[in-house]
This record gives sequence, structure tokens and C-alpha cells, in this order.
Amino acid sequence: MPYDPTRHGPRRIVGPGFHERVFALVRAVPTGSVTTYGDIATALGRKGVARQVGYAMAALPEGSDVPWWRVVAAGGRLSVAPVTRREQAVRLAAEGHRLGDDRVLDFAARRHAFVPC
DNA sequence: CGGCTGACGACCT
DNA sequence: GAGGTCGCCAGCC
Repeated sequence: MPYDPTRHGPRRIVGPGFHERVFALVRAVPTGSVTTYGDIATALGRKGVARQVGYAMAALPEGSDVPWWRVVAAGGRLSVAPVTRREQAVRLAAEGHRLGDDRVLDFAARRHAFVPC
């Protein structure tokens, strides 16, 4: 069943652990840049956990300080649930991104490079 | 403690 | 391009 905020209950409180590390990385993405689930997974040291990164994003509470809209799918695609995707497109456009066909154009140039601490 | 639930990605037909 | 398969795992009930 696809993610549906109207049916999947209240937002959950963010706890310590994996989710928190994901959120910390997303907070490090500056305005005007984007990153991907896979890049975050790689930055965490495990290439294969892009899916888990997505799950972490789904658990974000509303009103958090995490710029979730800067996280796109591989290749710059917008792949979240339709309602959220519209919101994401609006926010990305507001940060100067050009969008087309559910994609971030110039994705390669706007992709954030995570630096090791 | 077991079961369930998910914003993915690479690769294959 | 459109499907399907498989690997991946934390957090909540």
C-alpha cells in the first residue's frame, strides 16, 4: 500500500538512531542543492540502504526542521507519493530549481556532495 | 520478542 | 519504456 498521510496516522516522534543520522545529513544539504536516497545511504557507509533512508523520511514529523524536499530519487526524479510530490515540486521551484517531467533538470550540477566530518 | 510496515535502487526480461 | 526481482533494515505495536 502506498504511503498515504491521510490514512497512516499521526506523525511519529523522531527518536535516536538510524533515522536521526539520516535527518542530520539531510539538514546538511544547502538551499539550491539536492541529494538522493542512495547518496545518503552511501554517505552513511552502506550503499544498499537507500530504501531504509526512504523509510526514515516517511517518519518525519510535520514541521520538522529537515528540508525533506531536497531529497529526490536517483537521477533527480521526484518519486514520493503524488500529493507530497506536488508540494516537493513547489518547494524545489522556490529554491531556484527548474523542473520538468517529474525531474530536477540540471540534477547532476545541483547534486550535493557530502563531505566526511 | 515476533510481526508488520515502508519517500529506494540496481538489474533483468 | 514498462513491468518484475532482489537486497536492504529501523522503529513501532
